[in-house]
Amino acid sequence: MTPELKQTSEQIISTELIIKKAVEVICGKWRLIIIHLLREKTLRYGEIKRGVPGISEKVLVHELKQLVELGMVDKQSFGEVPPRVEYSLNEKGRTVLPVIDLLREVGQAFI
Amino acid sequence: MTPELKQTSEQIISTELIIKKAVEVICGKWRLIIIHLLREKTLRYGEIKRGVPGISEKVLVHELKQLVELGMVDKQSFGEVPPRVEYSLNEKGRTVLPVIDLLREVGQAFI
DNA sequence: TGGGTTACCCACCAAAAGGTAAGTACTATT
DNA sequence: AATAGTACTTACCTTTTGGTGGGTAACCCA
Repeated sequence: MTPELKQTSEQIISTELIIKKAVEVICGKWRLIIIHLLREKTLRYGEIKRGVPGISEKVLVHELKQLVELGMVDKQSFGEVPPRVEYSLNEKGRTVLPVIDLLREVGQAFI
Repeated sequence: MTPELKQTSEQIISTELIIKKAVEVICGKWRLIIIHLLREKTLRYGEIKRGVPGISEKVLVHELKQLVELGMVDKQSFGEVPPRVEYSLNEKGRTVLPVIDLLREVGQAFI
């Protein structure tokens, strides 16, 4: 255990809170897949949809809305017809990329 | 991006699979809290229950069963009355500890 | 005039996850 | 005889999560 992760009993509650929050942020069937797709470049709604085969539109819209609300993804609508909406992973969203990379390593053993 | 995480389009599908599996393994409202509690020492059922306030017995039993099934936790029953059952995090279970530590860092920003 | 394009919304449904409250088995203790 | 202690099980319920299949607006092009 690294020194800064040592904890007193007083810290345990907040540790639980933080872990629970983090789990909320990264969980869901598609959440990390979407973030991983956005890691390289800004994508339009339709591009994300095609990049995440199997996801329903309802869920995709909902996930994107949540990611924007959480401050992880920036959304830009161009006032065009047909509509053009672009989503990009911002700085806050990028903080979870190491989690994805670590899960890729850890997850291997569970396949 | 570290070199070993560079990926071709052929690898994308398996990457998705691995991420999905990892999410399955670590998600749920209480899963990581339980693992985190078991990080230091073997605990009896009742100790875990008291260590995770708020969890229902049904869910705790179910979670422990799953952790054993996933090969992350070892269970030992002593043939005593009143019963004594001990749970401990094994090597496979310990592979997710770095995920917890990383989530503690990342999660801070989302509180 | 009518279909194509894009990014959604809506009503409804099914499955999974989680919670509640009660009960069980077996023994020791009062 | 009744109670306490331990590690569960069971039936029932609510909430959350995800899926299905339709609809919409606005403009362009044929």
